[in-house]
Amino acid sequence: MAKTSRGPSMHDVAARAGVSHQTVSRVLNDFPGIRPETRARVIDAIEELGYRRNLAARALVTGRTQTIGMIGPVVPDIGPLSTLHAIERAAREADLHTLMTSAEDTAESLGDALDFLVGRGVDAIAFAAEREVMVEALEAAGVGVPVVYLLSGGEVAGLSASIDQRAGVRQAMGHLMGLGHTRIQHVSGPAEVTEARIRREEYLAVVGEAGLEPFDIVEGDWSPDSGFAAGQAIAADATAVFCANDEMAYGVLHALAEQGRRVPEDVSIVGFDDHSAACHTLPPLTTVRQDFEAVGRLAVDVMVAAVDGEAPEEPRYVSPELIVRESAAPLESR
Amino acid sequence: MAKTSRGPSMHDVAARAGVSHQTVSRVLNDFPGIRPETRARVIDAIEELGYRRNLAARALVTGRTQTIGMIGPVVPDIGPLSTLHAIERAAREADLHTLMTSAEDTAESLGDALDFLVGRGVDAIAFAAEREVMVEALEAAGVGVPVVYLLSGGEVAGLSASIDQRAGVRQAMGHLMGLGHTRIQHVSGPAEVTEARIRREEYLAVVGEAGLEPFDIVEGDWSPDSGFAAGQAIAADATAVFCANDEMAYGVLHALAEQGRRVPEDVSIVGFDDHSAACHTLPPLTTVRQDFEAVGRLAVDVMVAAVDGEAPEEPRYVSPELIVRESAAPLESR
DNA sequence: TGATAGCCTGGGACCGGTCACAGTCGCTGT
DNA sequence: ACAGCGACTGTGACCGGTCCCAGGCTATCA
Repeated sequence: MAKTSRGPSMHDVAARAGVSHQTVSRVLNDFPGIRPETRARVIDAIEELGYRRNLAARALVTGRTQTIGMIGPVVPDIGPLSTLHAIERAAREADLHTLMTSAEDTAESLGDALDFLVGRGVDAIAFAAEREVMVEALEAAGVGVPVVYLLSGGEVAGLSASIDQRAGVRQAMGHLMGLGHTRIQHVSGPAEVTEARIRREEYLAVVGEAGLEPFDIVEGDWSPDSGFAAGQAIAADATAVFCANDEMAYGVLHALAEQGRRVPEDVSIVGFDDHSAACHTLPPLTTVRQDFEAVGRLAVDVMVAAVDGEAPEEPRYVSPELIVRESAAPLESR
Repeated sequence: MAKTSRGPSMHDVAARAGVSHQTVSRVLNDFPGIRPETRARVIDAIEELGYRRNLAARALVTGRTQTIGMIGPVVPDIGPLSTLHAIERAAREADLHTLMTSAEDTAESLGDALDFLVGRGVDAIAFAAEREVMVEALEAAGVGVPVVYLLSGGEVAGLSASIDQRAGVRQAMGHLMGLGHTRIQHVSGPAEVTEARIRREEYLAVVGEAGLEPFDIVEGDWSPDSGFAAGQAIAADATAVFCANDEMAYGVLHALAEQGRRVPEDVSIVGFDDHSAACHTLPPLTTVRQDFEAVGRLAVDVMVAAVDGEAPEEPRYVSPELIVRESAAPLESR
């Protein structure tokens, strides 16, 4: 790539305004004790020249960047993406900037991402790690700045901000059981993904505690397509399905319809996420809402605190909320 | 925020390896003509110290950053987000890094975003501008680096990379007309959004050319909810609906079902996007696929070319593709 | 044996800001 | 009239890299 033509520098502005570069700096940083007239001259010069401060130079000398780094997954799942996007906005509120990069599920790719972020001098990092192995890899890499884990369910060492997954599962399962269901099957996310594992574990815990009938867990990959495949494997005697996310629930709905099983008359379904289309499926999907926006804000709070040295090591949670619609109905004797 | 503790610098590495900082720099940049033994010593020193190059310092002197900036919308729509994410990946392939920020629909917010990006010395900017007014605002701001517009449909001055919206609309409408429909209503996106405007214009053009029956256009905001509202306003004598995106189509499907109108027997529906859940609606949605991944790659190509000075000013398009499923059927006499 | 070339390495200026410090100026008090 | 003080502004070092250029060393050849 060619060299970017350099814009005007602080010295150019200073020359045009007939002051020193230091005075320009003071104006830029809102220092008190500048004669209004001088300030005006400087501002005019900035305007005329279209001057923009070079943040690289600034970061070089100050050693801090007011920037937080974000590492996202390579696949554009709406969940992680929304969370990252929410962080971006929360950061802006706090006058921080964000640097986004993505990493594959390899230590090497993660290393690249970290080099980039740390080399840029980010003050903290938000890591949307789907797979637990990546958390370990990051741990091993030993970066010098605070890292907040986003999708861990709070069940890893270190800083985290996430939805209380287990509570969400209990809301979903509790709703189904409250409707009289005892034969509840689970469509889970990929086994190696932390969130999927936690939801699955909690499902099993509830099944065990309540003495429900055990079913094989069907595993998908979060996509509607995998949900469709899972839907074809739903046991004939299951009366309810708890899906680990809404998008798989869409596929399950489709597969069930093809089998001629009616929802919710024959089978009740509960999803997870409250995806934007969840209220417009046929029938509208009962689900557990995850407030990604809140997680983003929480993550920024945690990062700011950590950078200031007050790092609360206990996990920080956002509570999920059950959204009752029409895809789950009371069990009727059939 | 506290000052980040400074890590080891190139001089520290040089001292430890018993060479000059210059030699360290050469090793880092893969310069030829370093004795293997020397190189090994330097690499060891880097390893031992956990040294990471300070990119701010590097950017300061080189004047280029190998980084492209991205400006996204504040609302996390899957379309723009996917495109931006695709750029991030395409950029990584090309050994570029990405700096993401978002801007609201105000000149001030855009100015902040630009200050950040340009101040960081990005070599080019990808702008996911939903609203045309923002394109003008950016034009007016006059940044010194190439800007590629993503969601413009290629119909703005300057560089762009986008889906050929008009072709997509003609595919959708052509499909419907081929099935015998002449009473086709349109559910559009927000009027001030470029893509929505283009799809709407092209819809009207097709209607005019083919001499179809005119219907009022119902406007939504891309969301399933707005699609639901739009669905309630579908004319009783319309036999087909062309929705400007899939998510609104979900809502329309829902609304139509509530009215007791069957899809596709009574009303045919075509969407736009090929959203991940589109193949699992009831019935599965016929739609126009947008390949965001390809747009991302294209955008990076355009940016690299522009930075190298070969800026092809004509718009670059990715062709959409009609995906035929079951929500649109031949018009039967009723 | 000494000059020349080629390989490898080091020295110093510089990028564009911020920081610490040192002026300059006008006004007051005695 | 002059020291003293506060308000305002300027000077130069420095952050951590890269670039240009100069130098030391070994190998080759006259």
